[in-house]
Amino acid sequence: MVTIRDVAKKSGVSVATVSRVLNETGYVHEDTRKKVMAAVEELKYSPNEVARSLFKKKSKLIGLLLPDITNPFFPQLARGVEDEMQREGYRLLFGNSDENAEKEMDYLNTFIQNNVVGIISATNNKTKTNYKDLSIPVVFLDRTSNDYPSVYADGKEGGRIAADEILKRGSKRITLLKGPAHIQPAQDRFQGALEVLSQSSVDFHVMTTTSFAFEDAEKWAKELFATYPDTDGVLASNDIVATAVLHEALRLGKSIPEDLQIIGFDDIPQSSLLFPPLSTIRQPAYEMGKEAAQLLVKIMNKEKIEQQHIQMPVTFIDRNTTRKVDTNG
Amino acid sequence: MVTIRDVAKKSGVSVATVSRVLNETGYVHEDTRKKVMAAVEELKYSPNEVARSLFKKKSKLIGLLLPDITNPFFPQLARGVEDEMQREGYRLLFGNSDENAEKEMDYLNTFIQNNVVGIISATNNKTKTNYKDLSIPVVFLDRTSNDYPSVYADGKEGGRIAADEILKRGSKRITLLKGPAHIQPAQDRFQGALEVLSQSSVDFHVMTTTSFAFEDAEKWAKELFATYPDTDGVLASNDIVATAVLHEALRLGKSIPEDLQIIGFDDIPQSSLLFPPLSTIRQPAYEMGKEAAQLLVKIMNKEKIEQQHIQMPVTFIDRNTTRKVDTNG
DNA sequence: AAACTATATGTAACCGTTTACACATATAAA
DNA sequence: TTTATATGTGTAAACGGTTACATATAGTTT
Repeated sequence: MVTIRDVAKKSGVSVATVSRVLNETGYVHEDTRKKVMAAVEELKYSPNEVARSLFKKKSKLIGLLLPDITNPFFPQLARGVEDEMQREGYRLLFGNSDENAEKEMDYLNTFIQNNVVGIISATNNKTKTNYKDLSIPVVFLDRTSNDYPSVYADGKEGGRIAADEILKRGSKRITLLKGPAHIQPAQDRFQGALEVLSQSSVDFHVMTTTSFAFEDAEKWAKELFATYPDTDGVLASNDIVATAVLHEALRLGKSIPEDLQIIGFDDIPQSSLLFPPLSTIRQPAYEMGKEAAQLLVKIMNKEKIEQQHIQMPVTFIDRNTTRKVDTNG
Repeated sequence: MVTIRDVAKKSGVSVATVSRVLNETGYVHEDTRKKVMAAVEELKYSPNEVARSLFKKKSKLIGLLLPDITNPFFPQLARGVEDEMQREGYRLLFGNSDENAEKEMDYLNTFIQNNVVGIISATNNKTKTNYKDLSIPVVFLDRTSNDYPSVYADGKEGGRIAADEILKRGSKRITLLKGPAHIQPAQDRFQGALEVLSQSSVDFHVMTTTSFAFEDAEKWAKELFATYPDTDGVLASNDIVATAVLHEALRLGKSIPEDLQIIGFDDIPQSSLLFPPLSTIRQPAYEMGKEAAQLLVKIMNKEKIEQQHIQMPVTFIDRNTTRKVDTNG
């Protein structure tokens, strides 16, 4: 390994001077700068980030904690974060928490132990873990918080829109799927939809689901049609659940969207590829990741923050699990 | 920040002793061990990995480089790697290369600068980047290599199986999609399929595609049916391309699998959710990630390696874009 | 009793950086 | 000419751990 001392020796100056040219701090004569740079080139020296991090008590690392990268909503988020952080010269320490408090704490600890300078967390686990005594900035992603900066989509509005749209398109016996209780965004969506539905004159049922895994979703889909066979509209808590409902409905021979309308939530990439393509409420996942990264960078740079909480807009994506509505009507 | 010195002071011993109890090295009296542990508890001390890493010249970090986490094949791989590494006490430094040599080198550099102890790389970029003068173990994932340990699926066999199955099911005018030239696994699949097809008595065309992005795939799908309108069987280079072909075929009013059979490659999670569900050649992505992690850990521990190159089996997933074949026939 | 060995602990050097401080020279202001 | 200021560079002390080495005591062998 080639160290700063090797560079110093080769260029005939002290390590302090080498450090100064590398970091562009303090005075250094143009001639020495050139000598040093030449030595750097020749030896292919690049500074040891670990040593740097130890002294400065800060690294170029940021911690990214997701529930599960395997859930199709998260790769987009992650990519948004990564692209932005990469642009800013930061690298990602990455972990999946599975919404498990112990795993979460574990990762948080190792983030700290590795001197990360900031954390982006998209977890929602029930026993709310302690982010309090973290001495570094945290921004929550896909999750609201009063105490911390956060970036999230307007779930409540999304719920309202979904309910509005399905109502506008004529569903009369709606089943509203309520996602896992500890996932705040799922509850927001539910509340928004509930608000609209309860002010309308249509019948509706609420059914609670407790995970977003596709296998579980399939079971609930079966249960849904067993319990409420005359449902003609489903507001799903996310696209995965919507997909399961869609499949089960097709299996039962229902015509979609004629017999049954379905609206999902998230607009994960595969939703447009389903048959029929899924109507859904879109969250701008990539942009959310990017936004979170930008917010964190600003906080780390101690810039003035106008908005601690960034709420991203949500849009209805009108595909084929909902009927067309007469725009003149 | 609480340091080892604070613990030493509180427990009335030297830092060396504290270090010894923490690392369970050297002799330490049971009574002092207890005193130290009590102080550790009380101060909530946990060692600074950066300092440790600096002295030992090795961290508990490993670098994971993927082409693009947003491509649905990779989250599974990543999760397999993560689960296994987490189990072994390693953390992941993560980056997307976009198959771009510069980005790749960039990440590789920062991996090294951060003292990672091993690297798992799933990149395939054309200007083969230099992994030679890396002083730490590398394992390639989803990529073959003579010089480095690697874990990959048997692409050639996969290609053969796909061709066999589509032939067995009666396609007579087959279009074989050849994936990007620099992606070795895609070439292997192509070669395998080509081998079988060229020994058969059916007509076939080869069409070259140059990326795996869905938007591009849609264009090729259109081009495919424009150029070879009577194609009755498509062997796609992966499930994304297969999905695009499927969509275009449906749009053109073809019945699937009656008019056209399609076989994909990878078995990404959404393939089973398409309509009709996609027949494909499955790569065990999660297991591949796991396997790669295990291999890397073994190498890092300098254990005897029986197999430098782990070829994972590939299986035909018989869903609904292929016809049923009479098992008695 | 002398010589070993095992157990237990502390001192200080080291890992590769950054930076406070000291020192030297050149230039400008008095 | 003296004094102040800007420029340029080096020495050495950190940062928070680990570990080689020294030292001390207790128990075992001869």
